[in-house]
Amino acid sequence: MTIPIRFEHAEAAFELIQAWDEAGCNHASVNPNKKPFSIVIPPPNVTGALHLGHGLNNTLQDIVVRTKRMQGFEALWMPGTDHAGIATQAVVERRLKEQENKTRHDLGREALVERIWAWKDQYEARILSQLKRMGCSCDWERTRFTLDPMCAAAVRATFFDLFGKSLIYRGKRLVNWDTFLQTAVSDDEVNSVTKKGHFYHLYYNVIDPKPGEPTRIEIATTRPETMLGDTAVAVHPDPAAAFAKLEADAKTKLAAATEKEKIACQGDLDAIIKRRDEMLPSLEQLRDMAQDGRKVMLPFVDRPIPIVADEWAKPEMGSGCVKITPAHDPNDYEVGKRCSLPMINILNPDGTINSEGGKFQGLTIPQARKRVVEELDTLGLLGDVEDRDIELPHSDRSKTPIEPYLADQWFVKMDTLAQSAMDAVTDDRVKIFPERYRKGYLDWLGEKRDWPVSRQLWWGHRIPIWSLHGLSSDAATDLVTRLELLPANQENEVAIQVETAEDATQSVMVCLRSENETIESEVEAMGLVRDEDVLDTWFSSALWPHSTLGWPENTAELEYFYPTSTLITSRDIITLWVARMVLMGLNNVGKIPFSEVFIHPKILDGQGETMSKSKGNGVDPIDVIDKFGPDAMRFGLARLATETQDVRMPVQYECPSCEKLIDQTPKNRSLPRVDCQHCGKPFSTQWAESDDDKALPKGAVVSERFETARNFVNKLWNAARFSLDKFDGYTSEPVDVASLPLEDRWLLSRLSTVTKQVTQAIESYQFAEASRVLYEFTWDEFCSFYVEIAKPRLDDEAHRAIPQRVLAHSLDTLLRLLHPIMPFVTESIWGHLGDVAPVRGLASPLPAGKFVMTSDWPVSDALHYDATIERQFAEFQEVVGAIRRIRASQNIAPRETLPVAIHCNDSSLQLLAPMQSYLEALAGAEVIAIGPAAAPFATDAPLAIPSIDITVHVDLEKFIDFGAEQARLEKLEGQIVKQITTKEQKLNNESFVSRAPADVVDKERESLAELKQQLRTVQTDLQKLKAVTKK
RNA sequence: GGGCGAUUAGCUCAGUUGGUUAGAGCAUCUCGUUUACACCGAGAGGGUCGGGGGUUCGAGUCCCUCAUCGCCCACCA
Repeated sequence: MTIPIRFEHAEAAFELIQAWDEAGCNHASVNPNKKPFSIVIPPPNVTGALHLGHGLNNTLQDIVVRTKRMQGFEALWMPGTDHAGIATQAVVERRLKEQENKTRHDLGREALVERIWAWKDQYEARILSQLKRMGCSCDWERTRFTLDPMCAAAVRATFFDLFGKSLIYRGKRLVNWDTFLQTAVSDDEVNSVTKKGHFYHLYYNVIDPKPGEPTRIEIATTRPETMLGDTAVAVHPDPAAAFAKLEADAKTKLAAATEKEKIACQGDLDAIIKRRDEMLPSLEQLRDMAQDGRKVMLPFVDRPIPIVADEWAKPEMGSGCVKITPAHDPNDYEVGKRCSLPMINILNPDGTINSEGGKFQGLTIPQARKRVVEELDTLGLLGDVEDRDIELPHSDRSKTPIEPYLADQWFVKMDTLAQSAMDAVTDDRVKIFPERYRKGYLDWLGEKRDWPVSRQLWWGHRIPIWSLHGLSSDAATDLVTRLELLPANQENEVAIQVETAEDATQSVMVCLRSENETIESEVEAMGLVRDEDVLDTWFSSALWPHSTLGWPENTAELEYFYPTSTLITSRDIITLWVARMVLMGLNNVGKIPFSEVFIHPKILDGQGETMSKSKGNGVDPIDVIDKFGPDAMRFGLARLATETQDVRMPVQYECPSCEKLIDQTPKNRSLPRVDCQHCGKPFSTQWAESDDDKALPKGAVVSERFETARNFVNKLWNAARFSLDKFDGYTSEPVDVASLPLEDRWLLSRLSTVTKQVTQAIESYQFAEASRVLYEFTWDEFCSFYVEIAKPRLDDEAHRAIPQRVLAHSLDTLLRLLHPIMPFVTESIWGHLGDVAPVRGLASPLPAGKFVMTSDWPVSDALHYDATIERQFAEFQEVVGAIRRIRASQNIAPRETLPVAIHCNDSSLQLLAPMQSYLEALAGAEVIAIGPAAAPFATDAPLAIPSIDITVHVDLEKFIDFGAEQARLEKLEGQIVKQITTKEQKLNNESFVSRAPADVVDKERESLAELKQQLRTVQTDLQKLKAVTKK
């Protein structure tokens, strides 16, 4: 048999993906004979291709799913993608603008949505192919999309249900308005950006000031143009009390301050007192004016606006007086509600000033700001203008400034829903790992803020509401009656709400449960018009665990696979997604959506920044797979997935010409082309736009972090390749474990321990631990030790049967254990193993299945575990190591045999004697004597082995470098002396001896005695050596 | 401002309830290729575990505090 020296991952993966698929290995269906295990993928956004963060997320899910499948569960991994409303529409709109200089309005709703579907098709295909190439064992037949008919039905049913329960309502609310995309965006899609700006002081004239009253009021603002929408000026209702509180707080802080902080705290206190003395009289006067109902005149629009008293006006800030623009500032909005102020919207949806702005109508915000300031100045109403850094909210999607904007929005009432999701976590029906993430989840839900769910977008689930406004009471009643007579209403498909507006007219709103053109046209025939908005993308994501299983139909799948078993996701969507899935699952199905949530770390780049496409530091998993292979990528990610720490992953370009790596820096990571610093040749990057750049070979973005993993894959491959080469004449007779030689029993014992450890680690989401255990076992024990030891027996035709069977069995077990992490290489080897050893096993050999993927998960065999053998082998390895160290320090040629005498007690002798030939082979030694009676050589160098009671004597005659040996011994002597001193100090400490547990003290005593013995040996031999040297 | 986390070898990270001499991979240095694997093997050097206090017989591990970094939430007229 010829097996290539390297694992050809590309070829193997291509064939295996197909083979698994054809055999239906990924498919899960309702199976009453098996327990279900299910997991839904966090659906990636179709905005773009996956990066390494997704690589990690999906690798971990696949590890769990593959393990559970092997453990005998009917394991379903539900794949799919998310339409990602605003994000996807923004990407497509931006391209439209760049490539065709058109806006979405030029195209129209239908055409734009069509384009987005085309984009979605392209990226969905890309994403699914990425997942497949990573080896994800999703049930591809079930692939869902948050906008497909199945999910749409669930969205409609949910909305209808909530509407019927009055948990959905319409309200005017201040929303974050993206003037570029012309939609509201959620708070989560808004980022603060610091910009240079100004702090303007301006004046409003008091109308008919009484004697003694100020003629004008000073206010300060960073947004002077919003004055057009001002409907009040506010002052604190009790400035004296407010100052008193500030003073008290400052005093408390001062009292608690350290020496270092005292000066600053005293300064703060003084400033407050000074300000109080200056400001209090005028603020109290203003407060009185507010109570008196006095007004000021708003310039330009000539609107008298009241002075109001509200606690929002902090006396310590600005002029102590604040302009109130309820329609364009979140805080002012609250003041407006408290004081029943009018709310005047001064903006058009595109961010220009509307007719409320009088002569400023049509100007953009920056233009309006400039003009307003200029004209205020002309009117003498402008005071100081200070420079100041201003934090401005920006849309995460369009990167343009956000305007607070008053608009009609749909909301989901959160109080009871949120409480249900909190309860699910507090009473442990849903467990979150690591546990510290519970707090964020509970705190966020605890605020119970209503969820604004409408988006002024075209891409998404359109809100299933039809409405007619401005009706008289009679007309509304009539309309409701007609609606109630609809046949669909009898089938519980129609929900009706009537709302009375401020002007006493009525609105009739109808929610339709199912997508049904007949009913819709009937409703529309009555004059009702469908809402233009679509739902927040998280609305459909929130239903993902049950919508993908067919809810609202009570399908067999839903019954069997829901609640899902676990959710594996990233921390930044715990609130946005996880919390909402819990509350929607409880509301719709009446059951939690999953019983466990595992939050995995994030992958950061070499600078510690999160990876993202827009920064250009994202790594395409396919680049990593092409270079290192899918198994290396998966293993590499799994071994980094620890609980506490985010993964910092320095990222490099790989020059396509010379294949050398070039560090990625904030500078070069967004260039369209980069010149290789090694060979000088240019290559293109993901930013390539021009034809010239695109024509260049593309530089993959990779990370050296995967080299270790790639090497590991190769190590396993070669160990298997070698083993299988020794399988001539293999037969599958039963093996009596008890009668096996020590080394075989040792391997089986270790295997039983490793099986236990790996199983436990995976089941508790300790992927790094599982990877580490497997790596160390495979490399250090299976390859370096067992295979090495087994070589002579395997080459001996008379004795090869037993080691062949043990090897076949242990390789088989090892492949199963490694398979969830490294599916391709293990499956390939499994195939080769099946060719030479189709029937394998110890007590009762059985034919192996075709795929390791569908084989049974190994069960740790407690009978194979032998603590004594494992401990003895540790000693054996120490002895080998000791001899190797002296060989290295003496530069003894590998071929040269080193005579040794091993002085040890009887129990060690029992182990070492049968292993003597292996010891000699592994250490390149010849054992002259072994046991309690083994004597030193005439000219001798002892190798005392710390922690075990064995001394290896080496014949000095063989030494070339006496000086090196003397140095080695002196170093060893120093180490031992140091340890002895430490231990003696410890044991001389009365408290230690009397307070520490007895076994700890005993251990210390024993260890001290050994060390002293070793020291004597070393010192004796050092003297001997010196004597020889002198001669 | 509130919360969470981190700080361990040149780099990236492990270190389970406090208990022998703090580990790994990469990088560095030395030696080695008729050897399954040079994507390999053998060995070496490299750490006052961010600073300071405390609890304890004993602290990388627990507590307090300071510093630095990161993330989340809130807010900034």
